[in-house]
Amino acid sequence: MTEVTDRISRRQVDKFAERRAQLATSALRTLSELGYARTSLREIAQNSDFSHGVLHYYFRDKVELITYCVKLYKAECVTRYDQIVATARSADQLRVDFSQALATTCDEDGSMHRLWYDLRNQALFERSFREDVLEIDKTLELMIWRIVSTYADLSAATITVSRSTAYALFDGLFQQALLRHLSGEPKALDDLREGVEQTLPKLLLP
Amino acid sequence: MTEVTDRISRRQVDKFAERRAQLATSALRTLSELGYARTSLREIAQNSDFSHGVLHYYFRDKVELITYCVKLYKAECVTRYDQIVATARSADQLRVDFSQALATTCDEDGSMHRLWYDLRNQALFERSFREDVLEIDKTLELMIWRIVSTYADLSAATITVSRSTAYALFDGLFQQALLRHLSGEPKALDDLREGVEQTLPKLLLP
DNA sequence: GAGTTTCTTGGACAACTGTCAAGAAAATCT
DNA sequence: AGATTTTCTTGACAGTTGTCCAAGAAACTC
Repeated sequence: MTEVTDRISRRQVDKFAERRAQLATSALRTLSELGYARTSLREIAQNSDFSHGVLHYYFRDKVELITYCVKLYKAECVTRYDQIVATARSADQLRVDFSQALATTCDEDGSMHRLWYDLRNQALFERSFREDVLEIDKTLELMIWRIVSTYADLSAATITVSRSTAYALFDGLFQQALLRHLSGEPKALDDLREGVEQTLPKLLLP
Repeated sequence: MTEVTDRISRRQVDKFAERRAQLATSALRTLSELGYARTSLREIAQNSDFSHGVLHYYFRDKVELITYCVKLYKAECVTRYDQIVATARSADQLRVDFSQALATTCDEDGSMHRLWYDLRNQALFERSFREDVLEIDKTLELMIWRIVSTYADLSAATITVSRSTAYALFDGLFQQALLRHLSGEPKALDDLREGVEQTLPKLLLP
């Protein structure tokens, strides 16, 4: 709230924010590779085009950097699944598209998501992360809820679980698949698809 | 001669193993308090009755210590829920007991479980943790499966999801409840109970 | 009780951490 | 152009980390 925001309020807000985002992107890359526990500011700087000192020019401390990274990650994650909702024509198609999208995400963006789980876990220990983590979690919960609601509409049925329960169920499926997939289990993605496709109809009134 | 030396060596082995367990228990206490990222060997030793140097007498390095702790934790966690299965008289009773047990665990042993999730997450980054984590995960999966199977038997119905899916669903519910409960959300435990009681019947054939 | 093995301590080490400040470099302004 | 502000580098700091080791304490054997 002191020097950093002062610099922001001066003039080249865009450039400042742009560099922040650039540094945060490098940080995200490094974080997703090494995890929270083993990522240092020097390691982050080394994987960027700048020296380690510059991080404290754009971020007050390590916590602010990590928090900013988490929020940047959120922006990437939010609008990803809404296209599935938009293009769904039938309940079955939505069901298959959704399970396929989760499997693809697990496969292609696995290391970004293990970072998300890592940071969410840090929130279990460090209070300073909780607010942002809960906010992102809520965003993901709403995203899942849009899927489930649309599925219920297309099925002309009513939902029998709460928003948070629906999110927790699919999150559990995804997290387990991620661990198994990263561990090299070949069936991990197939099991994820099958689990999702089996679970989704069960959330509706029979 | 062989009997004597056997007895001696066995006694030494027992004592050695006993101290290992003792140190690991201290380590678990510290780990569950601080989390993997912020727990150092000196911190562990300080919360025990020994100096920091002794840890390298009983454990080769930090990884072996953590791995041993994880396995010790597993031993505590395995047989906890089997009593519910043993004493269940009706499907409804099992359902309520199970959801209540999860809520109680979340409330009373929350910090031990956040450590479990922390270590499981480390396995997403560090290969050396994976084998043990997957082994513990399998044990928990079987525990959940015993609950679900018994519930199906008492309901005289068949299960419609796989073992791993059933585990993933309840694990997701528990993990979300843990985050919310530690964040001070009053409804977290109630929502957990409700979510579990709603989910369990859905796993059976309608 | 002497001798041997087992256990424990506390200190030393090198590497690493987040943080900061002084100044070089670059960009901007007058 | 020079002056001034913004950006970035470099090196230093104090603290912490995992690891190792010599030396002493304790337990045990004979």
